[in-house]
Amino acid sequence: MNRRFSVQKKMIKESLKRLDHPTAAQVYEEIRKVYPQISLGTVYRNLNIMVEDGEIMRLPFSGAPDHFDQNPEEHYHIVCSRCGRIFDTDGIPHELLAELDEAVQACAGVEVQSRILIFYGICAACKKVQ
Amino acid sequence: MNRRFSVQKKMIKESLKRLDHPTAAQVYEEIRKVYPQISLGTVYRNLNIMVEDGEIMRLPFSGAPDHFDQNPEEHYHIVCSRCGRIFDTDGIPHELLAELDEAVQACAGVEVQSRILIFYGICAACKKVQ
DNA sequence: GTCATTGCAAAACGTTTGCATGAAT
DNA sequence: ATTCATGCAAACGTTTTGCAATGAC
Repeated sequence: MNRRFSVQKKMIKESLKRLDHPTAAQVYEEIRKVYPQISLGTVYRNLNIMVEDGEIMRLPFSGAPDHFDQNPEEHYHIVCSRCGRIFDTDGIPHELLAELDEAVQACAGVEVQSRILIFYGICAACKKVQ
Repeated sequence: MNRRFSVQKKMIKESLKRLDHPTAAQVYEEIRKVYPQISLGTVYRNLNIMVEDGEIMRLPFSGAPDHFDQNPEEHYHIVCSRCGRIFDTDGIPHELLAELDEAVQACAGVEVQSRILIFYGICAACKKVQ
């Protein structure tokens, strides 16, 4: 299963960097403007491959479509519960996460390997509008 | 929109206590054994109502169906990445969560109102089997 | 030439909804 | 009598998949 080059995949990766935590559909719509023959299936297939290969990160949400993050490094997110915008929270102290993992292990007796942490709040822009 | 009694809802709530963090489909299958005419739509409708009323908790997962927790109190979960079993992590110190919220706010400039924290690891039983 | 990747359309999946019937108040 | 809840089936939105054609190596 050797990976081969494809323009589509390249465009998807570039789109991911340009857009801010987009969904597959948003990537699809963006690329369609300049490359109308691309298919949504191709977008999904490539996003899955890139997640699998550790090139990008998937941000799953309840009910809503997944979003994708061009930054695969471990970091977490806070979502504005009013406008839905997603903000990065890189810079959470590592010791704090380690403490949290320890607390979880103490509660449940299972060693933490990874985590999905999604925070919700109202962003500055939405707060201003009231 | 006054809520009325229904046997179905009662059965769903009891099933939720008996089963361990089940999905809607699992609740449906369990009830069907003793009450075959129940419909999946009714199960979903009632689960949504109970979540809305703060009687139970919804546990959303990426791609997979939602699970439901009969305990509506704030607590989090660790999922066995091998067998999928869900363990409660009640007892995470409140100060630790407060520290985490603070760190998130410091990173992203958004005040945390709520959070979805899902941890992954391999449970004791699965570790034994290798 | 081999076989990974594409576009397309259909299917799969979890979930919600419209509607006529039935049950709770 | 009112109107909320049910069962059923159809619809929904997201994602995956089967397949023949195309393109990378």
